[in-house]
Amino acid sequence: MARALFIFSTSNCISIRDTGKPMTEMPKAYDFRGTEERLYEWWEDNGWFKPEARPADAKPFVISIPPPNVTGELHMGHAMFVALEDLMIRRARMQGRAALWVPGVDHAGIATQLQVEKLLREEGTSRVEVGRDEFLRRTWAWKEKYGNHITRQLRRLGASCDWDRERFTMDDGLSAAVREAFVRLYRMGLIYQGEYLVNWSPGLQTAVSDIEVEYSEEQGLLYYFQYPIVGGGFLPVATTRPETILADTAVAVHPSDSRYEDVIGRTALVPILNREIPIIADEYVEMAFGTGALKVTPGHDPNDYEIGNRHKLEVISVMNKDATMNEAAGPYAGLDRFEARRRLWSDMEAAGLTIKAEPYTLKVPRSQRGGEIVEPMISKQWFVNVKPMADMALESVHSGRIAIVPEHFTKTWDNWLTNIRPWCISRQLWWGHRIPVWSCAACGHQTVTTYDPTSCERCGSASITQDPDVLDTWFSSGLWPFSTLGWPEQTPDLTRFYPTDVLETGYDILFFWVARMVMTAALFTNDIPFHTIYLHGLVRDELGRKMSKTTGNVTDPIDVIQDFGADALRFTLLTSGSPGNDLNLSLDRVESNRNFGNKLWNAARFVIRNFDRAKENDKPTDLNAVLSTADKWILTRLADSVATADRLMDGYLFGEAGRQVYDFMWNDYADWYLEVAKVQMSAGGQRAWATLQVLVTVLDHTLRLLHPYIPYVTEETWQHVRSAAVESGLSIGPAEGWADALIVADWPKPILNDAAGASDFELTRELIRRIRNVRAEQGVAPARYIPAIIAAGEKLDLVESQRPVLVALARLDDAELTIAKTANPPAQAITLALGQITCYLPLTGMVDLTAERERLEKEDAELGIQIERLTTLLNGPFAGKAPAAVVQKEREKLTGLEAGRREIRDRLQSLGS
RNA sequence: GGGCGCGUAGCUCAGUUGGUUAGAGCGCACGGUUCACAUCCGUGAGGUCAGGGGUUCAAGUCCCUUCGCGCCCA
Repeated sequence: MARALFIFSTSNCISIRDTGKPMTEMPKAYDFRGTEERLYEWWEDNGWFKPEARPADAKPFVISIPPPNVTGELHMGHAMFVALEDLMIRRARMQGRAALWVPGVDHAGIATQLQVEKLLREEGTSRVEVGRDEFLRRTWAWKEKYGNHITRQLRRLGASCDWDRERFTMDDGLSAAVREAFVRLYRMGLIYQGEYLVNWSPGLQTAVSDIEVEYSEEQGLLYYFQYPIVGGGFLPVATTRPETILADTAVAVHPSDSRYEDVIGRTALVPILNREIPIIADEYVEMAFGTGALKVTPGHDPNDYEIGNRHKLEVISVMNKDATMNEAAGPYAGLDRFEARRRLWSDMEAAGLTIKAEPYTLKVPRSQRGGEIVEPMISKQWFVNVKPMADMALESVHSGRIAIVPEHFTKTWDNWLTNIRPWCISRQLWWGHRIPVWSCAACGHQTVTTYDPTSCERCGSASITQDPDVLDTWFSSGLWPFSTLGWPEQTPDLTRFYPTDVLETGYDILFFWVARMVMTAALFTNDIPFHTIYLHGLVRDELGRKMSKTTGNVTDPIDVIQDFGADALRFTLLTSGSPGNDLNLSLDRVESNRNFGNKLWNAARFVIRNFDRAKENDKPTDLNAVLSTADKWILTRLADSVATADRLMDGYLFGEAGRQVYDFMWNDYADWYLEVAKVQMSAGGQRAWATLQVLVTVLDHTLRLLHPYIPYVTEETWQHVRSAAVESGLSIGPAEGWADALIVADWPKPILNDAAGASDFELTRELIRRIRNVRAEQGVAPARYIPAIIAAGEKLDLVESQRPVLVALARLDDAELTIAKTANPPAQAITLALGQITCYLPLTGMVDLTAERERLEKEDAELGIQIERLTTLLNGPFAGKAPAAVVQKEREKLTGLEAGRREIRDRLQSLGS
């Protein structure tokens, strides 16, 4: 049933009208450049980005931003997350939720330190020269100066974050959270210090965690050589890294390798150094690879390290922290690692120990930051045993308390968390949260506290020194959803807004960030940090290549915004892909989405121009009683669109929802309803008022649906419509009155569902399309109005009611348009059969009867194929097994086709054959 | 080695409880100064949904398999 469409003027309760620009005549094209930044300020100044914009008892909806690096420059990944998160936040806000999007940035240890070190270098000094305190002072100064760059850029995209709640991973509150977390983990026995083989970045002089290392396939060599055996003989061995021979502490063969069974247990001699090492048997060795014998270097290879553990082998490191060789490398001490490789190999050649070196593709471990080759190296680091937390994180997802979207990422989640390894959290940097561990020179005890101690907690000695290292940046961002709300203090924000709702980010940081937040939340807050994880794909270039500075294929979002507007970019990112899949960004598409904004603008422009064509006195007492077929159709289509958009958006299918609304707006509202409205407006009276009301209602609601996608153009357009409606004094607008701004307007609900009315207009539309088609095919001049005879049968009343619409949209000559129940076809005419309706177009002098006969025969044949297909289908098992509704649909289709064929056959007969 | 994803129109991509003539944008062809929009309007062409097999009344959609491309983990 239809709900009342009536509205009552609310024009006297406007408080916030100044959008920063006077409302004047709308220009011909939407000017995003003069609009976006102005509206952003207006929204923010009015406090609409804050959850307090909604009543205190409103249900919160909270997202924590994935904090960009403070050193960062906006890239498409940022644009993507803003588009998605802002969409969710804006929709929730319109749904009446207390929407809170907590913004902030990350201190980005390595990246920031590198920036400041670069500046120091330019000044001719260095980090070490100025000292730690001065360096930190400089870094903070740098942060103050440049740290807002990235957040300013996020604003350009329209991010409706509550900037009053902005946080920084190094601010006091978050630093306290980091301390608290570290101390708790330490006391639980989950943090420990140990000598391990870690990924060492020689250039940065710090350890990096396992997942910060990327392996790239590169051309190298596989070196074959002879391992001398004590007591005579040789064992052939292959390696990709000859310089590590110097650190070998065993040679291994497979226990069931018959070639080598007699050498197991004997002793080999490290080439050049002549150090004695055992020959051992281990299943890890691949018999088919290389020579089947493996040199074991626990000090420089992670797999060998494992073997070393199994066999209690000595661990020798032959490198310094800067990747030069140390004294353990004997004659090669002091050389760079690559130089040492060349020298050792040539010395071995001279000693007759080499066999060959052949090309080989190897996987080179490179630092995710900087691309430097990472060296597996023994060093003392801090680790977190994440196993217990990982189990909790697994459980959170398995129990369904946290949903991952798209769902298939749960497999990746399981895979990683079930095989999780200790997390190396110490970094040999200065910029970051310093590890809160103080070692006592007197008793050796480690004091671990949240406050800075002045003496050893065990012996009281004042000679304590703090660990020089800092924590991995991800350690602090891992606490983000609760630390930004005040944890460990039980603040009002933490109470009200935690747990948050959705965590949205790229799938590439599922492990780095998302998993760690879930783990720490379980441990520290005894809760899930959010109920849904939504993962988006990577934005690639048009050819599907990863955007990178070296390839030179980076599209700067700011450039795109300048050229096409933030809305166009957002809509493109939101609608050109599907959840979790990478998307190739096409500028063509951005351009056409800019055009979409212009389309909205011009639809509003048209509507506004029509305000002076309706009179307040013409307001009908019962609007529903005067709705036309087209009115009912567009309102029903609107209801469909609202329902569809809601269903899709509730399922996180934002792209599909956006495409549907786009389609509705352009293809139904602008292309059809607006054209019909022109006809209806000219009828005047109640018809005009009602038409204007429908025009405004549908536009208003569509703008609301689109606001989360394209906030700027929808707000600006909506403000124009609102002003025009209010100033007109026509009582046009939503029943509940106009909100102050679209950003805080209510999310739409269906207004009218009239399936019969809708299908009536669909029939009109089909008739018009068919007539247009004939006109185009017959080459009828577009300006020419043509005669027509329509035999409407049962649809007589409907078709008669559509007369003005048919005349205008199909360009029929009203004086020569006959609409009747039945009609005698004129001799010279084109026949269109639409089921129950038949339309004859007597195109005098233009109809070639032979061609028309051929056209009809062709159509008859085509209909015959369809009828045959449906008949077979309906006579088969389909009729019995398919759901009744589906069968009914096909039956109706068949009936229509058969009616059409009858008309065509009658016509053929009358034309003679 | 283990796990995951992709392959649909010339190009970039949609198509989510399987419903029977597969859609969009751009591009292409033809035609348009209709009082919102040329950032536009109308009409049209273009697809063995990578190949093969299976389940089903019904498969682009579910299952198996082959080929090609990509990613993650080890």
